[in-house]
Amino acid sequence: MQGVKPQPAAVGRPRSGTRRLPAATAREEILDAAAELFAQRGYAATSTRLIAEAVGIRQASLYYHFGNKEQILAELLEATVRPSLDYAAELAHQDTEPVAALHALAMYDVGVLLTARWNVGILYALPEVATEPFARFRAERDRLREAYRVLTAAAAPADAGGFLGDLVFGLVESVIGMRRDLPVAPTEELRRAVAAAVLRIVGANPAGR
Amino acid sequence: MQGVKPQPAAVGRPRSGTRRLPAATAREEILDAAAELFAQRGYAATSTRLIAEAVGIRQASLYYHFGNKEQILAELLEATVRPSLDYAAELAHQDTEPVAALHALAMYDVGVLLTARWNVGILYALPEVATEPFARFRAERDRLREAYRVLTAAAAPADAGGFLGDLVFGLVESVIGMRRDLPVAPTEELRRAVAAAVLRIVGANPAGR
DNA sequence: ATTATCTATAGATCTATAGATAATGC
DNA sequence: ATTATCTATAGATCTATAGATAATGC
Repeated sequence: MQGVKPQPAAVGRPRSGTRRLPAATAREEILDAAAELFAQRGYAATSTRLIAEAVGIRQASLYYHFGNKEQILAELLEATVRPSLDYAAELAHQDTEPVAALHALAMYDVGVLLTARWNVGILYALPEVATEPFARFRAERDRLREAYRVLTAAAAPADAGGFLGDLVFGLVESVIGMRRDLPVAPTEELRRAVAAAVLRIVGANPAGR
Repeated sequence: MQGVKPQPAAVGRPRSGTRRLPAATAREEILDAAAELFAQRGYAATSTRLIAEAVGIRQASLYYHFGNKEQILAELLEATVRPSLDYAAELAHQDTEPVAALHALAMYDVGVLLTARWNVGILYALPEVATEPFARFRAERDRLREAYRVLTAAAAPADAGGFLGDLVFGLVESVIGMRRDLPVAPTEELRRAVAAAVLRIVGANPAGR
């Protein structure tokens, strides 16, 4: 009886399969299974039956927790971008010095992207995300991009075409592809490498280096 | 009769619709329609019926030109990565000085990605590309990545974790996302901005600057 | 005869809804 | 009574194959 998470009382008809994540709610289990499958196989290529099988329930039972398949992806997307967006807001509120803030945001963002249980950043690039049900996510990601732009503009001595902020944003998110394509990326070194590259791109002399 | 491309004689049963690209072969028309739709809506979400409609033929007629849907995507992917791969081979063969070669390759690669008729670079990130029918494309893209690594290693005075080549590759390919998310990217300025950022990332002093 | 299309369709999905059922809670 | 599942299924796809047909080529 020690160390074991208290099982929530099993209200409702029992499942056909065994639980995917015994300590989690059904909702969390569905999101976890969907994250794995969407990131691996894509949204359109992942059927609701496949998600349900991974959870250990029947396909129709998904609809007790989510109105449709799109809602599952929308929730995953929003949950993934929000921590970095919140962190950017915090930095702005603290009035941190631009170069330091840019470095900190890159470190944080890369850390989130690399250590998430599944490589959910891949979902950002799914073509389906351009459609209406994901407008809210796109707006939040746009706000994060804007935070990178503002910090970059404040930190960079010069910016030829005005692309520097977007290039920094692109460099940070490129770790998503590295995590997918490269066998094992050691998180800590990669975080540092990206943050250092960001500072070199903006051409700012990092204070203590 | 002047300036008009000679229409190929219309062998075979006539089409139900009008031609998409009157000057092209049926194969090219199919590839063009598929590129547009795959990049916009994804591979799994694009039905063969939709491609056929865009071409102006019936769904089953696609199978006269391609064995299956996967072959269409495979051909698009390979045709997109090959020019940059060839250019990298040319640079290596010419024994161009590393910093200049890296700059030239980035300029070329970004140009290809930004000026292709459709934003086919998006297809690289489709989850379906991880499956077997696209192994050849993945191998070719890996060779391009390797070219960036080799040039970066030769050009960079220092490379902490050994990630610099991959970061450069990621930065170059990040223009794919910019082309999708940002309204109108002026190609020439963006090419220059990326190539300049690449040189700053590797920390090499560009000769004439 | 050859070519490039067409029509028709088999067989396999896939999403979402309707309504039944097997638990716990009170 | 409430909750969380289950079974069953409607209706809409979707891919790929079989065989017919309408052109040109010889």
